[in-house]
Amino acid sequence: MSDNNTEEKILDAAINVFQSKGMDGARMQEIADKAKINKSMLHYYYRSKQKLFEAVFKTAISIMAPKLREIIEKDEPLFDKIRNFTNGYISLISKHAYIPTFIIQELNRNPEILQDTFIKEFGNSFSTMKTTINEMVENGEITPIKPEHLIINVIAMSIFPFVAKPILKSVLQKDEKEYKLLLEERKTHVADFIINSIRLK
Amino acid sequence: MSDNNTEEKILDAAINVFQSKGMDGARMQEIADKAKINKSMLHYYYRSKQKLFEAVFKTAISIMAPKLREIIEKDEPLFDKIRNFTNGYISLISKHAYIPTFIIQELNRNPEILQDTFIKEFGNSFSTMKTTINEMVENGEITPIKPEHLIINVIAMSIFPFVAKPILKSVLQKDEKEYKLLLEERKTHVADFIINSIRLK
DNA sequence: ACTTTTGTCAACCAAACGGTTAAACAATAC
DNA sequence: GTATTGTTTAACCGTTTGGTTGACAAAAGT
Repeated sequence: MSDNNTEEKILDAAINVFQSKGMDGARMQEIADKAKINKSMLHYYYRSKQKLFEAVFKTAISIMAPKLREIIEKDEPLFDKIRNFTNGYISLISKHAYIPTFIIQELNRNPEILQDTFIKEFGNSFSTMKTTINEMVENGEITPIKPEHLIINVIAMSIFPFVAKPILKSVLQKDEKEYKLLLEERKTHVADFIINSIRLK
Repeated sequence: MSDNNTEEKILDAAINVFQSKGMDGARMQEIADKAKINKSMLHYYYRSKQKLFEAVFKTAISIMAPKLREIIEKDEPLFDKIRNFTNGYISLISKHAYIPTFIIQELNRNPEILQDTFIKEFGNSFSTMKTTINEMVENGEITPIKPEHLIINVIAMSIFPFVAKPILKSVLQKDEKEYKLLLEERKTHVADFIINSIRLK
């Protein structure tokens, strides 16, 4: 995975184990084995399981958050923004399939973790977007909708198929290949579906 | 919680602990404490942690699945079906807030668990719905859409707000009360949003 | 009446866990 | 060439974990 830098090898292995098994299911020994180093090294570089977990969690956030903010803050028409979000985010998550479930799982286990981080990360990004949407509604450019619901809908339709993959695969009776194709289609479908709902015809 | 029937008290406590902490995070001692019985009783009635977990998992499925099938299989117009689903399912989940995250978490941990169960539970329910939607598209009653995407969209917008509650609360800057209100609104909003997208105007 | 079955509990157990230690080893500085 | 510093390892430690045991009592069966 990486070179012979021990600290990096540890973090790589920890990302692997923590993101697939969660804080409670992860074992320090397994991380050490995957990194091919002595278990003591984990504590030498990261002091405790909790600290190592926090490092992993932060990398997960740092992968997901910038793109989210970039898309939200970029000054472009709402419909373009929606298209960029669904396309960009579904692409990003496809490369990091474990992250959404990992973040959701750990945030449900301990909701306080990132309360502050998230608010200061997205606080006013959301406010400006909220007023934009409200203005468009008032100007009669889109159908009346609460900004909150529109945002939830966009995020839900983009991310949920990754989080609920095992269930949806069963319900829809798709194999791995077919399901991947479905996700690929959603990069454009989700935006089309949303815009079709809110635009005036 | 329940009467003095030990086996029931155990299951109640196990549901409580497993659904909030997951298989890995749950402790047999905590379940025993919550049930106010000796830890040995857990093994006397359920043999092992794994078996007890499976009992809990099955109750979770048995709460969620019947309503899902009922709505899918009921013979009524598609738009009514969508309205019944979003309204009925969001109401149901509101009463069992931990279940969706629990099922998703555990199914990601071990995707094989319910592969068969789900297919035989929803297999042909989905097939008939699929043909219904395709027919409506062909008859020009709704906008062209793949049944798979429509179904994913309905489920995603209904369930995701429960699964991602901590994140969405932060991003949208809502307190508990405001978020509950948002969920309440979604009982009708989600159906309106979907129907607005697929109906011809 | 007494024997068997079922239910309950405190005490116990081996294994696995996160974490520590002390000494060996390697790299750089003096 | 030796002291110093940072890095790595095997062995170890205390605690927690899921699970077991054996004693005992309350029913149930005969």
